[in-house]
Amino acid sequence: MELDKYDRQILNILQTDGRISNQELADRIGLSPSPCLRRVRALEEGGLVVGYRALLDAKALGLTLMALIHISMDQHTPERFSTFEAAVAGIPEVLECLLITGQAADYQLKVVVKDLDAYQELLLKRITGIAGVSGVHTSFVLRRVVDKTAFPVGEGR
Amino acid sequence: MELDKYDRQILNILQTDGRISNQELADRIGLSPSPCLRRVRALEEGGLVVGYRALLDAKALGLTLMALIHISMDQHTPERFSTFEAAVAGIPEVLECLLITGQAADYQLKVVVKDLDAYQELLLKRITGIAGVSGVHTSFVLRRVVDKTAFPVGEGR
DNA sequence: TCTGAAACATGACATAA
DNA sequence: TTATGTCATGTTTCAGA
Repeated sequence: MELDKYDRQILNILQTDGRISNQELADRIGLSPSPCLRRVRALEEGGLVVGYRALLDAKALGLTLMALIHISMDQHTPERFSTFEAAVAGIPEVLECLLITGQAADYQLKVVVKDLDAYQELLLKRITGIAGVSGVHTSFVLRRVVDKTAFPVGEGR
Repeated sequence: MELDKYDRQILNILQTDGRISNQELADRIGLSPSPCLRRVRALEEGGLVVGYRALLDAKALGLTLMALIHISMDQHTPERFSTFEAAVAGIPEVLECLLITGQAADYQLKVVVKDLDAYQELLLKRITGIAGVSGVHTSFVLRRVVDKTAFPVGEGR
């Protein structure tokens, strides 16, 4: 899919303000509303725009503890992996699960909980018990220096 | 800030569909539009809702490589940290920068780039050169098993 | 690009818990 | 008193010309 200057501007603006009205969006990119909306629809249907989300403040929700959990598996079989993946996908506190290389670990999870007690309970009751999990190492997040959802989209301007 | 049943429903729906109309939102939580909109505004002004974002598809944008970069600093002085943080905050490819404990590293960066060449260039030209960076270790992301922006907004807390 | 119908946002106000 | 529902008004969306 080819993106021109307008498409890139649209994507950059929507990554910043997902609730902007089509009229204002059209104004800001210097196009009239109709073609602007057509482009937005095309970007959505083309799969470039996956969806629109409200972002919440973790602290305001009482979720003050974020941790990275590095997990290694005993065997590298498809069954082990799919069991593990299905299990973590069902845990609301797990925001991210990445299959990674370059470390002792196989997976990195990112989790949020309200405090250390909740963390311990999550780890012991929901994670270490998953079949195949052999090693677990936790890093606590002291501060989120950068936390963006916006991917870099070319020149757009 | 106290959240009742309606507030939690609103947050959960907005975390899934950030562009839902107020009328449909009101329908889905079983309230009429006015009080529903008042609650949304209160949640926004109370800082619970940080903003609304369109989420894009990294692959569709040609950003096929995601990596975690673990970084250790030579000295743990405030100057080192603020220099580093200001530098990474200005790099569009850096989606996340976490100050962490529990590892050899001090920071974990999450970056997206189009390929290995772009990765190498990012690392050598923009990251290893920052004052104070003494150790760098890269983990490549093979697959994103779970990737959510939604925090758990549960019943009891 | 323009236009008009339908859907929507939003505030005033009356009302019920 | 606090939160809700109803209604009226202006705005936005969006398809067809």
